[in-house]
Amino acid sequence: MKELPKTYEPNDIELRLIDFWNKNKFYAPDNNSTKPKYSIVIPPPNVTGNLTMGHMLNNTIQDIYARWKRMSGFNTLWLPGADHAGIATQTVVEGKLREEGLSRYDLGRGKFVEKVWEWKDIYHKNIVAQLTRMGASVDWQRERFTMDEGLSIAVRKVFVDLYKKGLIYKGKRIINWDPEQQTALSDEEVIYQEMNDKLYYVKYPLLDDERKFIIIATTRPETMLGDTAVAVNPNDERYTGISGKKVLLPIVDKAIPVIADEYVEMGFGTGALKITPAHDPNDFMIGEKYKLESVQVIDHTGKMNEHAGMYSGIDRFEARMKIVQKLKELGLIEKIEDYTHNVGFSERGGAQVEPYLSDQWFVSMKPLAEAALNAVRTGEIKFHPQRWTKTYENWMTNIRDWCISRQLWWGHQIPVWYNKNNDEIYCEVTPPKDIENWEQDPDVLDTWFSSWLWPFSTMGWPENTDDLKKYFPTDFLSTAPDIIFFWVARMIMASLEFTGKIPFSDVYFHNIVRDEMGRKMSKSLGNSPDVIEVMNKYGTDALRFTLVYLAPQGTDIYYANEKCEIGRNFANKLWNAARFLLMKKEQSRGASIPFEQDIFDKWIQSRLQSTIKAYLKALNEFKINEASAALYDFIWGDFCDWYIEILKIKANDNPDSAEAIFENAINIFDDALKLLHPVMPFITEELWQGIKERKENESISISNMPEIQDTLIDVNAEENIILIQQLMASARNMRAEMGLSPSVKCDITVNCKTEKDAELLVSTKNYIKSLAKIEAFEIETKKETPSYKSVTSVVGHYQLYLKIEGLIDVEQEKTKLNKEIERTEGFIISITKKLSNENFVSKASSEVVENEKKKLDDNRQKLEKLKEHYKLIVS
RNA sequence: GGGCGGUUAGCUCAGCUGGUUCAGAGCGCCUGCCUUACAAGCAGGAUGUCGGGGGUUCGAAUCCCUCACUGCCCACCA
Repeated sequence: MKELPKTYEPNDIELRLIDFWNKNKFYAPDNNSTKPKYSIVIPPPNVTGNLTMGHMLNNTIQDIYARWKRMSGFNTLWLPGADHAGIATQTVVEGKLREEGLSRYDLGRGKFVEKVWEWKDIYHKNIVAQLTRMGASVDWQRERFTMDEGLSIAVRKVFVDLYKKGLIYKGKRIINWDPEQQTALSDEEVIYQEMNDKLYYVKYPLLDDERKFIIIATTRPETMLGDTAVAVNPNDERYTGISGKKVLLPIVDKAIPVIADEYVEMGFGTGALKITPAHDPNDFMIGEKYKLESVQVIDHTGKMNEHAGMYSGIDRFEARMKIVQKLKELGLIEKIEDYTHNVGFSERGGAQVEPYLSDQWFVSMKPLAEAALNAVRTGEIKFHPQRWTKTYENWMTNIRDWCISRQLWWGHQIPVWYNKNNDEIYCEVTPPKDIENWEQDPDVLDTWFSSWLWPFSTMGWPENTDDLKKYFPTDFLSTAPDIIFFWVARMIMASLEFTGKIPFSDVYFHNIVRDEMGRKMSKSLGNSPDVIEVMNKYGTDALRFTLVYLAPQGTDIYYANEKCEIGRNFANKLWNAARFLLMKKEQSRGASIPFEQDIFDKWIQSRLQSTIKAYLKALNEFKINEASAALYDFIWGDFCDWYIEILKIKANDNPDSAEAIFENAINIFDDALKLLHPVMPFITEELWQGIKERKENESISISNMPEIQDTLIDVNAEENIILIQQLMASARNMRAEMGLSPSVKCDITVNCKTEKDAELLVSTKNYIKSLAKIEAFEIETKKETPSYKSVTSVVGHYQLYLKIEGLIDVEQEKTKLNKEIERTEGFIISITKKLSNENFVSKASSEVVENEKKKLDDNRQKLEKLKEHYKLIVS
């Protein structure tokens, strides 16, 4: 048995236990086990990342489920890992190089990638340390990284497969281009932000009459150098007869056609639209339709290119200013208006995204989407909270092709080789044999193209491994809602396509953690507290408990460090309760004559069972805050506040049974610790080791979760104890109102309605006397008021009288009684009304009606007693 | 423009498969306590027309409609 120090020091405990758990490999599942399996998909964090509060919450949730299931008889796999985070990692490493005055081109592709691997190792250690520190019960032996050999084979296999099915294609499209990172991005990697900009009205002279103009409104005058048409709506009377004519593109001095297409919104700007197929997705569409030429004027670095004439080599935003200046000089600016619109930025790099015409690889998503949509619609995969299914459906039914090629070096290079001598294309998992005749596509794949295989690639797919057979499909995914499209939807599509199975059955979308100003906590904003610091200050258990306690399903959490006091205080409470029980047991060693179970013992057992029930229900419904609240209320509200206080008295009254009494309490506490262990793994392990003798390699984390024992549920005891608690609260309240010092004992008489009511009090008399500091405690069934001067209150079938020495403040007492009388009268009136309402009596269930009648009866009696007492005081 | 949430005590939020265990918890506040673990504690207390309006119902914080404010996601008409 371990000694429990007087004060609770979480840090020492945590470091020691991490070591203990690791050494014993408690969290490696057993492949030979016949127990049912439970497997969890971890959202692999970016290797570059520090854990944010969001990760902390997510990993805590996963750990709760892992530990809970493990203790409930499941062979549990929680497989950790990280993803290579293509853009993010490459950006970081390039930044480091820049500090040394180097660029990736100075190193060359091979050396650069080597360098990234070095950095990856450093970051990776950090992630492992953080996950370990927060107590994640993952199986480190199975750790995976998206660029591991096995996972890379899976990526190539999937690419080749889709390519051969015709679902991967290469094409010239307008994509989102990041001019800083110089790579294509998928639609999901672009974030739109509202910007205050200008809307420029530019005059385009008609070719056959240069005194006449078409005025065009644009936010991006620099792209006009690439205009190849002007479009108007055919129904627009302002432009009747103008379609088919030509206008002279200013500055470039090129004749371009005016076309008519219904796509043009008549209400916007001037109703005339410039068409720049190379720099706008919609213009591109129109360009295709009318077979217009595409003129690219901005290059891959965001600078104007050779087609921009005198502006060539100038940055796009600078060129805008210069072109506007030039147009002004030419008298071709009609006006400039302020204009607010949404502009896209790179999710990772932050650069303003350029719609850019380029050759990229795409996945046709429509064919993959249908099965994935059905899996969720039929409930085979369940989302929690459920409303996310709607978001999912919306996206899936409007899904667009996925641009998967990235012009980066860090990532899975596309498994496509081009023959140097002819047009032949080779696409296989392994490189061509005569490699010297081939050149591999230089692009790498979007990181999500490896992440979407995560649930099965980490288990060894495409090999049909034992792990895959045993643990796939998985059971549970907990993730942030903001990656539902990036990741969740794509995993479902990939899994169904390549394994024919769903990847997981339950998806929990956890809360977004925000700071107190309501901003999402993120690395880029730097507003997430350092989780390690918080753990050091409050304890990991405190942080874990606080997060889930504050996290009702489907809401956001407004987090501030001080809130961790909830968890810390709770941990402290636990610690002291354990210490106290142990101390008392030690003190009373040998006094182990069996004791009689009284109503309080039955009550606490029953409360424990109700708590287990509520806890399991909550976890099964993914209401983690309710699960943790159930434990908090039981341990603090029932066990510590009431049961331990009762035990003190009981042990005093039964000195020969004292050890047995505390032994019994420790057994209950033992169960409570097990229930709490998934949420607060460290302190529960430490106390569990401390309260009883354990074997060397015994751990609460692999012990058995208590099961519900229906025979121990005692509704009657629970109801009666509530009454006694109310009665005591009422007695204490009267004491306080009368200004009695807590050290002074008082006399109380209780009038009971029935003999049965009286029996309850008689059986618990000692406890009540002691806890409410009562000297003379009379329990009567007579209807008379006591002979002494008193104040009174009514609880259920009990009327309490507190004896008053000396004078009472008659006026104050009258006011109080009057208030209570009025309230009771009002209540009686409302029930009477209800009961005399024929509709109520006939339509409400008989149970409800009976209940109301009983209430009416009770309150009439109460009123009578109150009035009686009032008379007494006044006289 | 389309979709999804939120609005309950000073603050952060539970409750929302309709009926005094429905008006709650924690923090904060007030009063009194170092009472045989815990002052990170104990006992007691105050505080709310459950966003506004309308409806369904015998009965609504809970269901429906509507308005207001607020947050998020998707689309991106230059």
